[in-house]
Amino acid sequence: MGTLDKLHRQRIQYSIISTGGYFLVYILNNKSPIPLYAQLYQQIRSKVLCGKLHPGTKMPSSRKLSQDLCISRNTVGMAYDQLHSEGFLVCRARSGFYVEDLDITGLQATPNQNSYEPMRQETEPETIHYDFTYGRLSPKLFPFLQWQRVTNECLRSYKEQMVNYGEFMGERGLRREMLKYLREYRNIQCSIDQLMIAPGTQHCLMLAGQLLKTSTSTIAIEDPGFSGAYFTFTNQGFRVQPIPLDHHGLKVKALSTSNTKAVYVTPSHQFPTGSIMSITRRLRLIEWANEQDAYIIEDDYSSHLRYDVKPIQPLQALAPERVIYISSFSKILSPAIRVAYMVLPEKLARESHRLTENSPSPVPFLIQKPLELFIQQGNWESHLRKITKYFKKKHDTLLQALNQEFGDTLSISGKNAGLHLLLQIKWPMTTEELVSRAYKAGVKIHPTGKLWVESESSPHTSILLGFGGIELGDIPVAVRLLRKAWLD
Amino acid sequence: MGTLDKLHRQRIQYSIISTGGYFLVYILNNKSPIPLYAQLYQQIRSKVLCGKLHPGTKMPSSRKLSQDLCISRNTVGMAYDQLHSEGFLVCRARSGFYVEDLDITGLQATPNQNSYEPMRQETEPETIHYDFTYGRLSPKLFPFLQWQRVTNECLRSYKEQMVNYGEFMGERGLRREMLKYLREYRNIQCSIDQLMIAPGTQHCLMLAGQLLKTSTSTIAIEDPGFSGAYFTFTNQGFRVQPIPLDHHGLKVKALSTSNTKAVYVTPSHQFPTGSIMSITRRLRLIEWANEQDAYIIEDDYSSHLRYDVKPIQPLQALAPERVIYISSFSKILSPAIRVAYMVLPEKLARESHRLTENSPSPVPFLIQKPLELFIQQGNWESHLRKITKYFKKKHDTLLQALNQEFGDTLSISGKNAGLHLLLQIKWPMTTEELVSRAYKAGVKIHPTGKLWVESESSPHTSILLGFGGIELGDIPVAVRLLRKAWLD
DNA sequence: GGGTATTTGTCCGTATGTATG
DNA sequence: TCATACATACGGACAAATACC
Repeated sequence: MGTLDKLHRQRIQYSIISTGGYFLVYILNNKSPIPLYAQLYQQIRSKVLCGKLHPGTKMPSSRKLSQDLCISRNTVGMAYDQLHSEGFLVCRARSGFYVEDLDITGLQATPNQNSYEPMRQETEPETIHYDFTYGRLSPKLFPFLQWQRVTNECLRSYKEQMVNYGEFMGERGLRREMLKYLREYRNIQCSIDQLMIAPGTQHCLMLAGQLLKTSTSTIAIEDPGFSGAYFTFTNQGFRVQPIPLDHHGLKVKALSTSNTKAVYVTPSHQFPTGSIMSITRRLRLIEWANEQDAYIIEDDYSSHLRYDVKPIQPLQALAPERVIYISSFSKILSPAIRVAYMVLPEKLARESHRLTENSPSPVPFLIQKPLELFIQQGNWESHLRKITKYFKKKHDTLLQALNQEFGDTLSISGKNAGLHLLLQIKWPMTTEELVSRAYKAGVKIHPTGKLWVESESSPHTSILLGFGGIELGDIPVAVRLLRKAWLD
Repeated sequence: MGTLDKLHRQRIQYSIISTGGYFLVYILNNKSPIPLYAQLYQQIRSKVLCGKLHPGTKMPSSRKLSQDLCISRNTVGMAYDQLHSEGFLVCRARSGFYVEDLDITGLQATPNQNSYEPMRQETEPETIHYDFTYGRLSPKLFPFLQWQRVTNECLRSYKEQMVNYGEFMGERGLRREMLKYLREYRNIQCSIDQLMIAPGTQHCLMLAGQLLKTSTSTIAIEDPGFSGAYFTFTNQGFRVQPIPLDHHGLKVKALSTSNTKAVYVTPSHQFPTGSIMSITRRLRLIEWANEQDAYIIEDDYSSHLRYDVKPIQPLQALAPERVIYISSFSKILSPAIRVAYMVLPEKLARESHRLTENSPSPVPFLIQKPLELFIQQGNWESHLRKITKYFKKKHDTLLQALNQEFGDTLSISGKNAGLHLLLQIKWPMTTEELVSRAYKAGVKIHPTGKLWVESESSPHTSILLGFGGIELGDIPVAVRLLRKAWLD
């Protein structure tokens, strides 16, 4: 019994303690990021769990153990306290701590033997990847520091709400902040009861589907379009009616001949063609909705990312009673925080309250409140400005690089807005080959095959280039690699 | 002595401290430009000067006061130091601080000149609320510190994943950790592809519904039972078939005569009656499922919270191919982080991959990864033990208090497990009156009206008492208040 | 068996390092 | 850089339990 050795230089202490006939070894390390009391706690716990410390054995007194381990009595006390509060030890006042009689049969040999292993063995790609996948965002653009600050503030100052079910449609405070933003930046007027927070665009679509189920069994979508909408609606049992596009957006005429009471559109920057719905087309779409008593689901996914002129007003601002407006923070802040939102016409809002009042909001408070603080403290506005500027640069650089490398062997659509461009390849090559050739050259791109539903095969092969995730400086190199992979 | 109320929203803490026979109120405001230690210093000083703190009285120790005021010990120490250096307090080494014997007779009644005045007169609740609402959790039980640590680690070390869409069924790392836990503690064996992360139990139920849609149009549920299941299934278009219970759980016989291929049950602690499904009943239920080629949806919401004997194995462990197992972190960690999970039979797992591969997981990475680290570093196990022990104490205290105050004027069901008890009131009084009387007395309870679906009106009025949110020490007082409100 | 010395958990103020703004 | 606030770690003081005379 006693200190075997003290390696003061490394400040590691090995100690052998005899307790109940056994010799037990404790290893404490001053330099470790894990506090001493936690190290001791973990080691005692694992010894109890694997049976090296039998039920009923008396633990050494805090004085004795502290002396043997060359640490403070209170430090031992902290470890004992925690073990006590978790039921590993029982305490007889002024007598000592004893190992609790707990049933460890059934537990595996060494569950969790104080393994603190950061072990981040991410599989690194061998070749440098330039990633044009759509939906990605450059890690440089996420405000890690601010987000850490607001998250910590949330954990510090809203403890009561951290342990309760929140509001059904989303935290009121967050919705208030978003209302201000929507009014100022997107010209959307609505009451707080019309605004709903959800964990993603698809979730919004699903809710929209539930609300429309009573009034229609068919939903029209853009063709080509966002496949997520297609799958969500078909999964809900809707018949999905694809409507063709031209470069002004959805062909409202074709919509009129179909017999449907709801349509899903992406007017601010059509996905994937990138066309921006013209004003006249917008007005005609609204006219159609009014005539048919139908609803328009407006997915404003790339919000006001417009690089040449000022953004057009959303449909919602023109016809608030006809439009279910959907947008999200995925594309501009991060897809990993999972916050989207929808603005409902008053009539549907009332219906949605009935639907959701029985289930809590699926968006964690620990995301909603930090986001509220983030907006409230002005971080969102500055982030938005910064990112718009940066995306414009990337957009311009990509466009220039494509023109330089490819000239008019391909045509580009979807300019001046959003987060992607669509390439029409003018030489004969399948999508698969384009993608796999690019991949071999170290460039990842997103095939658009899944996006077409039933339109006639487009005259040229299309490739979607998302520029949210690639670094600005990498763009010229990546485009050059593409040309080499495809044309050389 | 103790914290009266913490209005975290305004970040103002009112605390009443008893010292030397007086009750003293300290009001601290986090947001004030005046630092915490200065606010405390000013308030103590003014209390000394106006004689509310007599010479010679022992001040509360820095530990005690810091705990009551929910601030750091050092902050209290700083205030004491300043008061010491200015001669208001004397310090007996290793004993405590005492009020100095000053001559204050010359001082007039303007002692409050620099006492801190809360700027906002927030409406104080007149009555103290003791909250028996079901699903609440005491803020003391959430591991704020550890959660902050793992969240910060996530933001520091996983930047790449913070800006990307994650895996469809949930982060692989988290699922791996949970698999280990499920195997060791719940005897559930499954592959990682059978485990799915979702933002809540209801979300799991919805997914289960989607998977079962092809094989059945009716789902049986317990009556009385969890209303969320009822609403979720009916919203999806299922016909919902209520099945009566006895004190062994669901009546499998009644299930056999109904014509359904799916049943939703809460065998570990039936909601709301609290009955624990017996082993024989479990086996018969599985037999039924095998015969009918049906599925059992097992909601193991209160996991292994069992206070008398060892928890029974879940149904999933007995018939992995027949059971959709659902559980969550809501009840034991926090309902605000929104993480639930389900284990699917292999056949349904394959189907679910097809369903979900087109939409990203609705659970934020910033929740999933911290949770993974939390489990990996052993915090989950600690938390589980601590909380089980604490809940047992609360359960025992509540039971004893109820027996003492009410004797046999009410009967109690649902003992020895879970997070609630169900009271059967034997005197004539409606639920509404019981709830409103309790509310007037400052006790909030949860009416169970919504839980019955169509069973014959139960002989007695029922009241559900959830004890997750109420503080242990408040239980006897709250129960006494209930008796006074109901019987006096 | 009753007093006393010792051991025990517990409580006390304090010093140091660190994160935050 | 500096003030604030906090977690960690420390050794001394104390009273209850225990062991020993």
